[in-house]
Amino acid sequence: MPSRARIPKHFDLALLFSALADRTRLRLLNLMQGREVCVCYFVEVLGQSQPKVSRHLAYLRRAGIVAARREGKWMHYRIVTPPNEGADNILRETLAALADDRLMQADLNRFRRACRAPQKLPALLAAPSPCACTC
Amino acid sequence: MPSRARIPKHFDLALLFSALADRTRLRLLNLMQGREVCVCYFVEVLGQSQPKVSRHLAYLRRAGIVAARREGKWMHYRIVTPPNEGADNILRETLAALADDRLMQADLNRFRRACRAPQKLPALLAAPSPCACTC
DNA sequence: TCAATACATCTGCTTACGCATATATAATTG
DNA sequence: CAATTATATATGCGTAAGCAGATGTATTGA
Repeated sequence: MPSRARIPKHFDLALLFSALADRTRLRLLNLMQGREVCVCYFVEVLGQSQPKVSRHLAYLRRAGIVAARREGKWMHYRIVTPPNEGADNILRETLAALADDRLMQADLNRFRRACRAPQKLPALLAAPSPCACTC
Repeated sequence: MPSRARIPKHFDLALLFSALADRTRLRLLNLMQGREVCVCYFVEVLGQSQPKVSRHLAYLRRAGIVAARREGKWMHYRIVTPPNEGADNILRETLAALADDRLMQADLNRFRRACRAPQKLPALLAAPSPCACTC
């Protein structure tokens, strides 16, 4: 990973908004609110294909909104704070708005259910402690 | 296909972000902060073609972010408040972030200069009181 | 080896742009 | 006053670029 020097004063807001301008990516971000989430859980909760989820996560990562951490076979994603204050505020308001959305709340319910009973979902059987989640 | 009985407060955040995910549109929005602006001023200040500016304004209008008012031959655009509280907060933070951007500040300087001396810009000679601006 | 994830590639769709033209209003002219 | 012209803005159209979806394959680690 190239030690990306921190973006100085200029932050491409249009790029940030491009990253946010997709319902799937908003759902991913919503699930990451306050916790780190494993890709396999995204796939399970959203019911989307793994490549699709992976590409959207890569998109968010390129936009500097999320970061990834490897743990063996699994990749865990989490939200990171943008270096730019304005972008940080926008992201914070966005996450707050998502929390008010019914569909997003439904996603969270499915996520919590999966966390509580991973043994019911074959794809999650081997995953490490479901996630570093607080569910 | 959830036939959800009522989602009155639902607002398509992805659509809002799509509208914001373009540098030209962000520049247009920035110029409209606190005032109504005539299309001819956008063209002059941004140095972009009139059809291009017009299209981006139409995009913002379809997204419910701006509204237009006709005054004779001229069209004035202004920012409107989204009906959704979350969207409103996001838009507010976005405008605040734009105000901190150097390029955006340069645009505003050019705009104020044009407002003070429209006689120097042929395209603005006949325009109605430059704009309902406070420059 | 297997399994989770990343990546390459193809197709279809959406969008932005430039160019030309259409529309709407105002001003001018006969 | 009707008709023409001029001006400001909007829109159709063709092209190019980029993203989404699907599928197959490569890489990585237990």
